[in-house]
Amino acid sequence: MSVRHALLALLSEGPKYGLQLRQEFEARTGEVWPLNVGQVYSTVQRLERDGLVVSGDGAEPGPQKSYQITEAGGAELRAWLTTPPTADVPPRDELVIKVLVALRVPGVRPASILQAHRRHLIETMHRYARLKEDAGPDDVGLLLVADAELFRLEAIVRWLDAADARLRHLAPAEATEAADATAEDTEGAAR
Amino acid sequence: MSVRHALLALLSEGPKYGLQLRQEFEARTGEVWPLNVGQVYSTVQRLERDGLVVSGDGAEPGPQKSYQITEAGGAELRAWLTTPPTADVPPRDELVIKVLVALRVPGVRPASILQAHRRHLIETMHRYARLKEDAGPDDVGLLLVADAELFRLEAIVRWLDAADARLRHLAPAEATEAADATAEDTEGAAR
DNA sequence: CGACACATGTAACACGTTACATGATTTG
DNA sequence: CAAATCATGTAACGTGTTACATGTGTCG
Repeated sequence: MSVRHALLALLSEGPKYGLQLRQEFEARTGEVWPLNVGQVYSTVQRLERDGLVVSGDGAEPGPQKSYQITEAGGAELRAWLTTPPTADVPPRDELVIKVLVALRVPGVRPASILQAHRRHLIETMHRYARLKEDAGPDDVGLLLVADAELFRLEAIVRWLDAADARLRHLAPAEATEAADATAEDTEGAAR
Repeated sequence: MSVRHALLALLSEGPKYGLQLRQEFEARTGEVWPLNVGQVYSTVQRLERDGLVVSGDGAEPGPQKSYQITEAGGAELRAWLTTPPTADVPPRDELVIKVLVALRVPGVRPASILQAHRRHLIETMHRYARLKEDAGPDDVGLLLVADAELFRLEAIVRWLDAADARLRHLAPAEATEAADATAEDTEGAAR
């Protein structure tokens, strides 16, 4: 539901039209999270259906169709902003699922999975570190998004190492070499 | 695509039927990630359509309809297990979007958002810490899932603190009190 | 038999993606 | 005018959720 409410937030600053919503969303997030236009249109349609938004009904000149937030929309927005998500069921993590099911898939060594993913994660972290260096200190959107991604990836690497230890403890015969260059690569992620 | 491939992995150990797939998936993940049955049936239907699975065509006695992995399915599974996801576009993070759009929503202080979510995250982390304590040392699924969730939540807390610092640096007038009890609460997440 | 659990399936919806179709406006 | 760009929209599909319908087996 993030896009739905994000559009609501953008509309709370004033009336906007479809493509404009996309542009501003991508600008806010440092062009890291693209938003496809089709989703913008279907989402504002649902917002209008739910009474959180009203549309200037195409009577204006020009092809643009501007949308405006309603009082109910403002209330919904404020509730979303201040209420933490109900963490009753955490999102399924694809990598965790991979490792868990791999434990009993014939002919697959979990250690090789850990290692391959670890390498890839470190590479991606370097990409975002570079992205931060190339960004101006005023580009808050990009900096915050890159921070979030770096922290997230770092957490996954830490989990990989913890999982490697756990699995090694279970089956000492299948020792791995995934948890080696931990210190200098995962320290100082977002400085 | 995690469920699709997870079911493929379960079938690689031998033929299974619908409800059995759900049971085993939930058992593997320590009952933390429920899987609704309807999704199991539609997913295996797509798997069969794509030739990754074949079904004993209901000719067996009893109501159960067993599915079996094909060679193509095995190849697809091995590829999924060893190939890291294409991280071309990272997943949109709802909390990051919240903070970014809140910066320009009239009448909303970003600091209050950070604080509310931080409290909630710490609580949730304590829940998973307790879950780990109550688990036997042999319940690898539950331990690994709880580890992953703890690392993930810890990363979000760290991001909140980094974002708080960034925002304070931007607008020193709107100082916050979100980044206080950092040390003793976020250290030692998964030990 | 009737009640209950087991098992399979479908319908409707939300959200997301890709691709295509169609106007309107600008500009060479 | 013609082409490119802006702008809106729809179709088809995948994934996920909730809810409902239906059949089958067992057991009191």
